[in-house]
Amino acid sequence: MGISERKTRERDERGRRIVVAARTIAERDGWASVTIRRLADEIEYSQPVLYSHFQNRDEIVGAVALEGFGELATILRAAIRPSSTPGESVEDVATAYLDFAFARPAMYEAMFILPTGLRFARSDTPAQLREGFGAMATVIAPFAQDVDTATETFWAALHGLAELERHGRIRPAFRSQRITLIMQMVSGQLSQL
Amino acid sequence: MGISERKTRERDERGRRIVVAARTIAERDGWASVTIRRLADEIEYSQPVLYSHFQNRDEIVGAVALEGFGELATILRAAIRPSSTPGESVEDVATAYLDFAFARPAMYEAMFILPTGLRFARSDTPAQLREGFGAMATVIAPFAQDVDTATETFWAALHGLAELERHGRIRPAFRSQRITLIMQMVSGQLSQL
DNA sequence: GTTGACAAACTAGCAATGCTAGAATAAATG
DNA sequence: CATTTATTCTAGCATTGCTAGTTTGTCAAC
Repeated sequence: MGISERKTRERDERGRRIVVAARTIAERDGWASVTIRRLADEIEYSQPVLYSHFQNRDEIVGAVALEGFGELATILRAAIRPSSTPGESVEDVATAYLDFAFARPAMYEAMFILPTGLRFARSDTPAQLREGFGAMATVIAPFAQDVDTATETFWAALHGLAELERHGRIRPAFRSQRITLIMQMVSGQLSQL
Repeated sequence: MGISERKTRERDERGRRIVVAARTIAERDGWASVTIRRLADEIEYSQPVLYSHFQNRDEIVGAVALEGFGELATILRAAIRPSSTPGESVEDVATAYLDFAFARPAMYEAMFILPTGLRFARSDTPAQLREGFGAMATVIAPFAQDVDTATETFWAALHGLAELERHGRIRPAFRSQRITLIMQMVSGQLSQL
Protein backbone atom coordinates (compact mmCIF):
# COMPACT_ATOMS: atom_id res chain seq x y z
CA MET A 1 0.00 0.00 0.00
CA GLY A 2 1.43 3.34 -1.09
CA ILE A 3 -0.81 5.33 1.20
CA SER A 4 1.55 5.52 4.12
CA GLU A 5 4.38 6.29 1.70
CA ARG A 6 2.38 9.18 0.33
CA LYS A 7 1.72 10.38 3.85
CA THR A 8 5.35 10.37 4.89
CA ARG A 9 6.18 12.01 1.57
CA GLU A 10 3.65 14.77 2.19
CA ARG A 11 4.91 15.10 5.72
CA ASP A 12 8.51 15.47 4.59
CA GLU A 13 7.36 17.97 1.99
CA ARG A 14 5.72 20.00 4.73
CA GLY A 15 8.90 19.88 6.78
CA ARG A 16 10.81 21.20 3.79
CA ARG A 17 8.35 24.04 3.39
CA ILE A 18 8.97 25.05 6.99
CA VAL A 19 12.72 25.23 6.41
CA VAL A 20 12.31 27.10 3.14
CA ALA A 21 9.94 29.58 4.75
CA ALA A 22 12.32 30.10 7.68
CA ARG A 23 15.20 30.76 5.32
CA THR A 24 13.20 33.08 3.10
CA ILE A 25 11.90 35.17 5.97
CA ALA A 26 15.30 35.28 7.66
CA GLU A 27 17.04 36.45 4.52
CA ARG A 28 14.43 39.10 3.86
CA ASP A 29 13.55 40.37 7.35
CA GLY A 30 16.12 38.87 9.71
CA TRP A 31 15.91 35.99 12.15
CA ALA A 32 13.90 37.98 14.68
CA SER A 33 11.03 37.91 12.20
CA VAL A 34 11.13 34.14 11.98
CA THR A 35 8.48 33.36 14.58
CA ILE A 36 6.56 30.14 14.99
CA ARG A 37 3.34 31.98 14.25
CA ARG A 38 4.68 33.46 11.05
CA LEU A 39 6.00 30.09 9.88
CA ALA A 40 2.67 28.48 10.71
CA ASP A 41 0.95 31.14 8.64
CA GLU A 42 3.32 30.54 5.78
CA ILE A 43 2.75 26.80 5.57
CA GLU A 44 -0.96 27.23 6.33
CA TYR A 45 -1.01 24.99 9.38
CA SER A 46 -1.46 25.73 13.05
CA GLN A 47 1.53 26.32 15.30
CA PRO A 48 1.65 22.96 17.10
CA VAL A 49 2.22 21.26 13.76
CA LEU A 50 5.69 22.79 13.67
CA TYR A 51 6.54 21.01 16.87
CA SER A 52 5.82 17.67 15.28
CA HIS A 53 8.65 18.43 12.84
CA PHE A 54 11.11 20.19 15.13
CA GLN A 55 11.59 20.08 18.86
CA ASN A 56 11.87 23.84 19.11
CA ARG A 57 12.66 27.00 17.18
CA ASP A 58 16.42 26.47 17.47
CA GLU A 59 16.12 23.22 15.54
CA ILE A 60 14.51 25.08 12.66
CA VAL A 61 17.40 27.51 12.61
CA GLY A 62 19.67 24.48 12.70
CA ALA A 63 17.98 22.95 9.67
CA VAL A 64 18.58 26.14 7.72
CA ALA A 65 22.16 26.28 8.95
CA LEU A 66 22.75 22.73 7.75
CA GLU A 67 21.69 23.76 4.27
CA GLY A 68 24.11 26.63 4.54
CA PHE A 69 27.03 24.38 5.43
CA GLY A 70 26.30 22.27 2.40
CA GLU A 71 26.22 25.30 0.13
CA LEU A 72 29.35 26.80 1.64
CA ALA A 73 31.22 23.55 1.07
CA THR A 74 30.13 23.51 -2.56
CA ILE A 75 31.19 27.11 -3.04
CA LEU A 76 34.58 26.57 -1.43
CA ARG A 77 35.27 23.50 -3.52
CA ALA A 78 34.28 25.36 -6.67
CA ALA A 79 36.74 28.11 -5.76
CA ILE A 80 39.67 25.72 -6.05
CA ARG A 81 40.82 25.73 -9.65
CA PRO A 82 43.35 23.11 -10.70
CA SER A 83 45.25 25.65 -12.74
CA SER A 84 45.98 27.88 -9.76
CA THR A 85 49.11 27.91 -7.67
CA PRO A 86 48.75 26.78 -4.05
CA GLY A 87 48.97 30.38 -2.92
CA GLU A 88 46.29 31.54 -5.32
CA SER A 89 44.04 28.74 -4.17
CA VAL A 90 44.31 29.92 -0.58
CA GLU A 91 43.36 33.39 -1.68
CA ASP A 92 40.48 32.14 -3.83
CA VAL A 93 39.03 30.06 -1.01
CA ALA A 94 39.38 32.95 1.41
CA THR A 95 37.64 35.30 -0.99
CA ALA A 96 34.87 32.80 -1.67
CA TYR A 97 34.35 32.30 2.06
CA LEU A 98 33.98 36.00 2.75
CA ASP A 99 31.80 36.53 -0.30
CA PHE A 100 29.49 33.87 1.06
CA ALA A 101 29.40 35.47 4.51
CA PHE A 102 28.56 38.92 3.16
CA ALA A 103 26.16 37.81 0.46
CA ARG A 104 24.09 35.74 2.90
CA PRO A 105 24.39 37.38 6.31
CA ALA A 106 21.28 35.70 7.69
CA MET A 107 22.51 32.30 6.63
CA TYR A 108 25.95 32.97 8.07
CA GLU A 109 24.32 34.03 11.31
CA ALA A 110 22.37 30.77 11.49
CA MET A 111 25.54 28.79 10.86
CA PHE A 112 27.84 30.52 13.32
CA ILE A 113 26.04 32.79 15.74
CA LEU A 114 22.58 31.60 16.62
CA PRO A 115 21.91 28.59 18.82
CA THR A 116 21.09 25.68 16.56
CA GLY A 117 21.56 22.51 18.56
CA LEU A 118 23.91 21.26 15.84
CA ARG A 119 26.57 18.90 17.15
CA PHE A 120 30.09 19.30 15.83
CA ALA A 121 33.02 16.94 16.08
CA ARG A 122 30.85 13.99 16.99
CA SER A 123 30.17 10.61 15.54
CA ASP A 124 26.72 11.72 14.39
CA THR A 125 27.93 14.97 12.88
CA PRO A 126 26.29 15.44 9.45
CA ALA A 127 28.58 15.35 6.46
CA GLN A 128 27.83 18.96 5.51
CA LEU A 129 29.56 20.16 8.64
CA ARG A 130 32.78 18.41 7.69
CA GLU A 131 32.93 19.19 4.00
CA GLY A 132 33.58 22.90 4.27
CA PHE A 133 36.46 22.16 6.59
CA GLY A 134 37.71 19.63 4.08
CA ALA A 135 37.76 22.18 1.30
CA MET A 136 39.79 24.57 3.40
CA ALA A 137 42.13 21.79 4.46
CA THR A 138 42.78 21.01 0.81
CA VAL A 139 44.26 24.41 0.10
CA ILE A 140 46.08 24.68 3.43
CA ALA A 141 47.70 21.26 3.23
CA PRO A 142 50.61 22.31 0.95
CA PHE A 143 51.74 24.84 3.56
CA ALA A 144 51.25 22.98 6.82
CA GLN A 145 52.77 20.19 8.83
CA ASP A 146 49.73 19.76 11.04
CA VAL A 147 46.96 20.30 8.49
CA ASP A 148 44.05 20.15 10.93
CA THR A 149 45.46 22.74 13.26
CA ALA A 150 46.53 25.01 10.42
CA THR A 151 43.09 24.72 8.82
CA GLU A 152 41.41 25.54 12.11
CA THR A 153 43.54 28.65 12.35
CA PHE A 154 42.87 29.64 8.75
CA TRP A 155 39.16 29.10 9.25
CA ALA A 156 39.24 31.16 12.45
CA ALA A 157 40.93 34.03 10.64
CA LEU A 158 38.25 34.01 7.95
CA HIS A 159 35.46 33.78 10.49
CA GLY A 160 36.91 36.64 12.45
CA LEU A 161 37.24 38.78 9.34
CA ALA A 162 33.63 38.06 8.46
CA GLU A 163 32.30 38.80 11.91
CA LEU A 164 34.30 41.91 12.66
CA GLU A 165 33.43 43.42 9.30
CA ARG A 166 29.77 42.45 9.65
CA HIS A 167 29.69 44.29 12.97
CA GLY A 168 31.43 47.34 11.59
CA ARG A 169 34.60 46.96 13.63
CA ILE A 170 37.06 46.81 10.77
CA ARG A 171 37.14 48.81 7.56
CA PRO A 172 35.19 47.24 4.68
CA ALA A 173 37.33 49.04 2.14
CA PHE A 174 40.39 47.04 3.19
CA ARG A 175 38.90 43.61 2.85
CA SER A 176 41.01 42.50 -0.06
CA GLN A 177 44.18 43.76 1.63
CA ARG A 178 43.39 41.65 4.66
CA ILE A 179 42.82 38.62 2.46
CA THR A 180 46.17 39.27 0.81
CA LEU A 181 47.79 39.42 4.22
CA ILE A 182 46.30 36.10 5.23
CA MET A 183 47.36 34.53 1.98
CA GLN A 184 50.89 35.78 2.41
CA MET A 185 50.96 34.65 6.00
CA VAL A 186 49.80 31.16 5.11
CA SER A 187 52.29 30.87 2.32
CA GLY A 188 55.02 31.92 4.72
CA GLN A 189 56.15 35.15 3.09
CA LEU A 190 56.77 38.44 4.80
CA SER A 191 53.94 40.88 4.37
CA GLN A 192 54.74 43.33 1.62
CA LEU A 193 51.66 45.46 2.07
CA MET B 1 23.18 74.31 46.83
CA GLY B 2 24.61 70.79 46.86
CA ILE B 3 21.20 69.18 46.75
CA SER B 4 21.02 68.78 42.99
CA GLU B 5 24.62 67.57 43.02
CA ARG B 6 23.67 64.95 45.55
CA LYS B 7 20.72 63.96 43.39
CA THR B 8 22.70 63.53 40.22
CA ARG B 9 25.29 61.66 42.25
CA GLU B 10 22.67 59.30 43.63
CA ARG B 11 21.20 58.95 40.18
CA ASP B 12 24.57 58.06 38.67
CA GLU B 13 25.11 55.62 41.49
CA ARG B 14 21.81 53.94 40.64
CA GLY B 15 22.83 53.74 37.01
CA ARG B 16 26.06 52.07 38.05
CA ARG B 17 24.16 49.54 40.13
CA ILE B 18 22.10 48.61 37.07
CA VAL B 19 25.23 47.92 35.04
CA VAL B 20 26.86 45.99 37.87
CA ALA B 21 23.73 43.91 38.35
CA ALA B 22 23.51 43.21 34.62
CA ARG B 23 27.11 42.09 34.52
CA THR B 24 26.80 39.94 37.62
CA ILE B 25 23.67 38.16 36.43
CA ALA B 26 25.07 37.70 32.93
CA GLU B 27 28.29 36.17 34.21
CA ARG B 28 26.45 33.85 36.55
CA ASP B 29 23.35 32.86 34.57
CA GLY B 30 23.87 34.12 31.03
CA TRP B 31 22.46 37.12 29.19
CA ALA B 32 19.07 35.50 28.71
CA SER B 33 18.57 35.84 32.45
CA VAL B 34 19.28 39.56 32.37
CA THR B 35 15.70 40.77 32.13
CA ILE B 36 14.39 44.21 32.92
CA ARG B 37 12.28 42.76 35.70
CA ARG B 38 15.21 41.00 37.30
CA LEU B 39 17.38 44.11 37.11
CA ALA B 40 14.56 46.17 38.61
CA ASP B 41 14.32 43.65 41.44
CA GLU B 42 18.05 43.82 41.97
CA ILE B 43 18.23 47.60 42.32
CA GLU B 44 14.94 47.68 44.22
CA TYR B 45 13.16 50.04 41.87
CA SER B 46 10.29 49.51 39.44
CA GLN B 47 10.95 48.64 35.82
CA PRO B 48 10.26 52.02 34.21
CA VAL B 49 13.10 53.52 36.24
CA LEU B 50 15.56 51.56 34.11
CA TYR B 51 14.28 53.36 31.05
CA SER B 52 15.22 56.71 32.56
CA HIS B 53 18.83 55.47 32.55
CA PHE B 54 18.94 53.52 29.30
CA GLN B 55 16.82 53.72 26.18
CA ASN B 56 16.41 49.98 26.00
CA ARG B 57 17.88 46.67 27.10
CA ASP B 58 20.54 46.73 24.39
CA GLU B 59 22.00 49.89 25.86
CA ILE B 60 22.46 48.12 29.18
CA VAL B 61 24.34 45.35 27.42
CA GLY B 62 26.35 48.07 25.72
CA ALA B 63 27.29 49.67 29.03
CA VAL B 64 28.62 46.33 30.28
CA ALA B 65 30.45 45.80 26.99
CA LEU B 66 32.12 49.18 27.33
CA GLU B 67 33.51 48.14 30.70
CA GLY B 68 34.75 45.00 29.03
CA PHE B 69 36.61 46.89 26.33
CA GLY B 70 38.34 48.93 28.98
CA GLU B 71 39.39 45.83 30.89
CA LEU B 72 40.51 44.01 27.76
CA ALA B 73 42.69 46.96 26.80
CA THR B 74 44.28 46.97 30.25
CA ILE B 75 44.92 43.24 30.09
CA LEU B 76 46.45 43.41 26.63
CA ARG B 77 48.74 46.28 27.59
CA ALA B 78 49.84 44.40 30.69
CA ALA B 79 50.72 41.42 28.52
CA ILE B 80 53.37 43.39 26.68
CA ARG B 81 56.60 43.06 28.64
CA PRO B 82 59.50 45.29 27.60
CA SER B 83 61.94 42.44 28.04
CA SER B 84 60.21 40.29 25.41
CA THR B 85 61.14 39.96 21.80
CA PRO B 86 58.65 41.29 19.25
CA GLY B 87 57.61 37.74 18.42
CA GLU B 88 57.06 36.82 22.05
CA SER B 89 54.97 39.94 22.52
CA VAL B 90 52.68 38.91 19.72
CA GLU B 91 52.25 35.53 21.35
CA ASP B 92 51.70 37.03 24.79
CA VAL B 93 49.02 39.42 23.54
CA ALA B 94 47.31 36.63 21.63
CA THR B 95 47.31 34.41 24.70
CA ALA B 96 46.03 37.21 26.91
CA TYR B 97 43.25 37.96 24.43
CA LEU B 98 42.04 34.37 24.33
CA ASP B 99 42.37 33.97 28.09
CA PHE B 100 40.10 36.97 28.46
CA ALA B 101 37.56 35.56 26.01
CA PHE B 102 37.39 32.19 27.74
CA ALA B 103 37.55 33.45 31.30
CA ARG B 104 34.66 35.90 30.73
CA PRO B 105 32.43 34.40 28.06
CA ALA B 106 29.42 36.51 28.98
CA MET B 107 31.47 39.67 28.81
CA TYR B 108 32.97 38.65 25.49
CA GLU B 109 29.51 37.96 24.17
CA ALA B 110 28.35 41.44 25.15
CA MET B 111 31.37 42.98 23.46
CA PHE B 112 31.24 41.10 20.18
CA ILE B 113 28.02 39.18 19.66
CA LEU B 114 25.02 40.84 21.21
CA PRO B 115 23.46 44.02 19.86
CA THR B 116 24.71 46.91 21.94
CA GLY B 117 24.13 50.06 19.99
CA LEU B 118 27.82 50.87 20.41
CA ARG B 119 29.25 52.93 17.57
CA PHE B 120 32.66 52.03 16.25
CA ALA B 121 34.98 53.97 14.01
CA ARG B 122 33.14 57.23 14.59
CA SER B 123 34.03 60.60 15.96
CA ASP B 124 32.09 59.89 19.14
CA THR B 125 33.57 56.45 19.67
CA PRO B 126 34.55 56.04 23.33
CA ALA B 127 38.23 55.70 24.08
CA GLN B 128 37.84 52.17 25.47
CA LEU B 129 36.90 50.92 22.03
CA ARG B 130 40.14 52.19 20.54
CA GLU B 131 42.58 51.22 23.26
CA GLY B 132 42.41 47.46 22.81
CA PHE B 133 43.11 47.93 19.14
CA GLY B 134 46.02 50.16 20.08
CA ALA B 135 47.57 47.49 22.26
CA MET B 136 47.37 44.98 19.44
CA ALA B 137 48.77 47.47 16.97
CA THR B 138 51.77 48.00 19.26
CA VAL B 139 52.90 44.40 18.98
CA ILE B 140 52.02 44.05 15.31
CA ALA B 141 53.79 47.22 14.20
CA PRO B 142 57.30 45.70 14.04
CA PHE B 143 56.08 43.18 11.47
CA ALA B 144 53.82 45.24 9.27
CA GLN B 145 53.97 47.90 6.61
CA ASP B 146 50.31 48.83 6.94
CA VAL B 147 49.89 48.53 10.69
CA ASP B 148 46.15 49.16 10.78
CA THR B 149 45.31 46.53 8.22
CA ALA B 150 47.69 44.02 9.77
CA THR B 151 46.23 44.66 13.22
CA GLU B 152 42.71 44.24 11.90
CA THR B 153 43.73 40.88 10.46
CA PHE B 154 45.48 39.82 13.65
CA TRP B 155 42.45 40.84 15.69
CA ALA B 156 40.16 38.94 13.36
CA ALA B 157 42.23 35.81 13.74
CA LEU B 158 42.03 36.04 17.52
CA HIS B 159 38.33 36.75 17.44
CA GLY B 160 37.73 33.81 15.15
CA LEU B 161 39.75 31.50 17.37
CA ALA B 162 37.77 32.65 20.38
CA GLU B 163 34.41 32.24 18.71
CA LEU B 164 34.98 28.93 16.97
CA GLU B 165 36.35 27.41 20.14
CA ARG B 166 33.55 28.85 22.24
CA HIS B 167 31.05 27.20 19.90
CA GLY B 168 32.86 23.88 19.96
CA ARG B 169 33.91 23.94 16.31
CA ILE B 170 37.65 23.64 16.80
CA ARG B 171 39.55 21.48 19.27
CA PRO B 172 40.20 23.16 22.62
CA ALA B 173 43.24 20.99 23.21
CA PHE B 174 45.08 22.63 20.32
CA ARG B 175 44.64 26.21 21.38
CA SER B 176 48.28 26.88 22.11
CA GLN B 177 49.35 25.30 18.83
CA ARG B 178 47.03 27.65 16.97
CA ILE B 179 48.45 30.62 18.85
CA THR B 180 51.92 29.46 17.90
CA LEU B 181 50.86 29.27 14.28
CA ILE B 182 49.52 32.81 14.37
CA MET B 183 52.65 34.06 16.03
CA GLN B 184 54.82 32.39 13.42
CA MET B 185 52.63 33.69 10.63
CA VAL B 186 52.82 37.25 11.90
CA SER B 187 56.55 37.07 12.33
CA GLY B 188 56.82 35.81 8.79
CA GLN B 189 58.33 32.43 9.36
CA LEU B 190 57.24 29.18 7.83
CA SER B 191 55.13 27.08 10.13
CA GLN B 192 57.22 24.45 11.84
CA LEU B 193 54.36 22.80 13.65
C1' DG C 1 -23.10 0.60 7.42
C1' DT C 2 -21.97 1.41 12.20
C1' DT C 3 -18.84 1.69 15.74
C1' DG C 4 -14.66 2.30 18.07
C1' DA C 5 -9.71 3.09 18.15
C1' DC C 6 -6.07 5.79 16.58
C1' DA C 7 -3.78 9.56 14.43
C1' DA C 8 -3.69 14.33 12.97
C1' DA C 9 -4.61 19.04 13.55
C1' DC C 10 -6.69 22.83 15.91
C1' DT C 11 -8.32 26.12 19.55
C1' DA C 12 -7.16 28.28 23.40
C1' DG C 13 -4.16 29.62 26.73
C1' DC C 14 0.09 29.92 29.85
C1' DA C 15 4.12 32.23 31.38
C1' DA C 16 7.59 35.28 30.14
C1' DT C 17 9.49 39.14 27.62
C1' DG C 18 10.46 44.40 26.41
C1' DC C 19 8.35 48.41 26.87
C1' DT C 20 4.89 52.31 28.05
C1' DA C 21 0.67 55.10 29.32
C1' DG C 22 -1.31 57.12 33.02
C1' DA C 23 -1.95 57.44 37.99
C1' DA C 24 0.14 58.38 42.41
C1' DT C 25 3.48 60.21 45.22
C1' DA C 26 7.16 63.18 46.69
C1' DA C 27 9.70 67.49 46.30
C1' DA C 28 10.39 72.13 45.10
C1' DT C 29 8.36 76.71 44.43
C1' DG C 30 5.26 80.60 44.93
C1' DC D 1 -0.56 76.44 52.56
C1' DA D 2 -1.34 75.79 47.54
C1' DT D 3 0.56 74.56 43.08
C1' DT D 4 3.48 73.21 40.01
C1' DT D 5 7.16 70.06 38.72
C1' DA D 6 9.84 66.08 38.96
C1' DT D 7 9.99 60.98 40.39
C1' DT D 8 8.37 56.70 40.84
C1' DC D 9 4.92 53.20 40.63
C1' DT D 10 0.91 50.32 39.16
C1' DA D 11 -1.08 48.19 35.63
C1' DG D 12 -1.23 46.62 31.23
C1' DC D 13 -0.22 45.96 26.08
C1' DA D 14 1.57 43.25 22.47
C1' DT D 15 4.58 39.68 21.34
C1' DT D 16 7.12 35.54 22.03
C1' DG D 17 7.96 30.14 22.46
C1' DC D 18 5.58 26.44 23.74
C1' DT D 19 1.73 23.04 25.33
C1' DA D 20 -2.59 20.95 27.37
C1' DG D 21 -6.77 19.36 25.98
C1' DT D 22 -10.22 18.97 22.53
C1' DT D 23 -12.00 18.34 18.06
C1' DT D 24 -11.77 16.38 13.60
C1' DG D 25 -10.63 13.01 10.32
C1' DT D 26 -9.28 8.03 8.96
C1' DC D 27 -9.59 3.38 8.80
C1' DA D 28 -10.14 -1.30 10.42
C1' DA D 29 -13.34 -4.63 12.85
C1' DC D 30 -17.67 -6.15 13.35
